Amino acid sequence: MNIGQAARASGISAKMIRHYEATGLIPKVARSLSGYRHYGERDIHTLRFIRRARAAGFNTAQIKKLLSLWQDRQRPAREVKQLASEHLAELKARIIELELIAQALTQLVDHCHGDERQECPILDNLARED
Amino acid sequence: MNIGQAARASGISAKMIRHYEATGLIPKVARSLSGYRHYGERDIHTLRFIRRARAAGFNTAQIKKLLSLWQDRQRPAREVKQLASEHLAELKARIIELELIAQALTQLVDHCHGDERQECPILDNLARED
DNA sequence: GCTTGACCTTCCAACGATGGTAAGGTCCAA
DNA sequence: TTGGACCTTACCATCGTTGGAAGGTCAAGC
Repeated sequence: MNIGQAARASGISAKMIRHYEATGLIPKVARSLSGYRHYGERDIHTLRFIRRARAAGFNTAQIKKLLSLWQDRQRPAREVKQLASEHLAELKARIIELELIAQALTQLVDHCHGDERQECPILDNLARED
Repeated sequence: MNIGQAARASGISAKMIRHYEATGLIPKVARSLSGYRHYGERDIHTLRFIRRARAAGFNTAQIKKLLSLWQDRQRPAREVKQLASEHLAELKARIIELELIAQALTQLVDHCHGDERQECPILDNLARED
């Protein structure tokens, strides 16, 4: 499998596959005589793992840990759970932060009549003098 | 007022004030003979406006529009409301996206016993074969 | 054999917002 | 005059991803 096929099979762009290799998230794969990268089923499996972890919001460093935990048969579930829990806590904190912003903004938007007049609570609030 | 004082008064770092000037978000301010930037009350007011807009999650392009709407006495509230509504819609979409991720992750974390055993639904899910 | 087009390679740059650091000039008070 | 706080510009880094440029490879069709 060339990198294009691996990209289609894994859902990760060829660009990113090269990037993951360059940054050490995945090992360097075998090459053909002309330098083309070759991928096997195991590589695709790993790439899919990465795609799902990214979709779950894990960053590269976390994915690196997840990968090594995945490949370590001896790992205790505890470690994985802790990593995921930390990520989940960050996610929840982020959600709350965004919700607070959205709440305040909703308030302002609701109070803005939004017609041709010039008075606007949204701008007034951003420009307030306190 | 020098840039340091302006930074303290506005809550925006000197670094970012220079950056905003370089990228055209704020106009170039007057300089002393030796090249020091000088800020007046109006400038501080503008910087505070920007800080609040950033805190509300608006990006630079949106803030640029907000600033020009703020400075245009003739602007209809409609335009401001539309801009804010679009941003709010993006915020809400983002929140939902994160909530879906958090929900799925919570599910997995809850089902992982997290002890010394090796079986782990979290890794199993990321590595699933479908 | 040659052309064409799809594919691959590496390298370099950009996004957006912010932080850091380095090398140097300025201001003010002791 | 010296020291320290402040300012200047310029460059590099982050994070994940995308884009482009310049060039090599492969396979099919003529």
